[in-house]
Amino acid sequence: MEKYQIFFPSPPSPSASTTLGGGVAGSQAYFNDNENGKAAETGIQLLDAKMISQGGASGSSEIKGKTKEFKKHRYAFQTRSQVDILDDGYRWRKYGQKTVKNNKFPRSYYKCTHNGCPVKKQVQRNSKDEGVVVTTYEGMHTHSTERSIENFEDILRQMQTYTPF
DNA sequence: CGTTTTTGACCTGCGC
DNA sequence: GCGCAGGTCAAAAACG
Repeated sequence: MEKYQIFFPSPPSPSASTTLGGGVAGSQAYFNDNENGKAAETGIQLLDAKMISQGGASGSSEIKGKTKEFKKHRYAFQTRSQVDILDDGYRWRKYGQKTVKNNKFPRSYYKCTHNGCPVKKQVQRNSKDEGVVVTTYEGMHTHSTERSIENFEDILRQMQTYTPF
């Protein structure tokens, strides 16, 4: 089973610009890739918590006029891999795919299939480097990992330490 | 047969 | 207000 390397960035700075493909430095970790056993390098970028006003997406009018503001922690994984589906131990259901303007590759939207788990994730492939896959996680899992991916949980724990919630 | 993927439509925020 | 860009829904197909 091969492993792919993950480069950790420094703790999120408030002025962290989303420079994809930029120099990421910091600690490192190793992940196991279960699929084809492809070796890949992964850089992690922590996006600072964003204030997102909650609004009803569809016609379901539950919350009207209420400007609920949540601090959503988002962090992006930058993986150098040929496969864009990285098994991180969770089960994801794809619920959308959209092509973004500057990228020739479409962006996929996934959601954790666990009951009541609001974690979303979007996978985007960098058009500049075809081998680079940007996986942006949003939210935090309220349940433990099904699989025994200890490394990943360890890293998640570290990131949760960074983002106050 | 149950679950996931696919895919176009729909909704929303933002800039002009 | 309108149009664009991005995010989500939902129905049907595909998959095991």
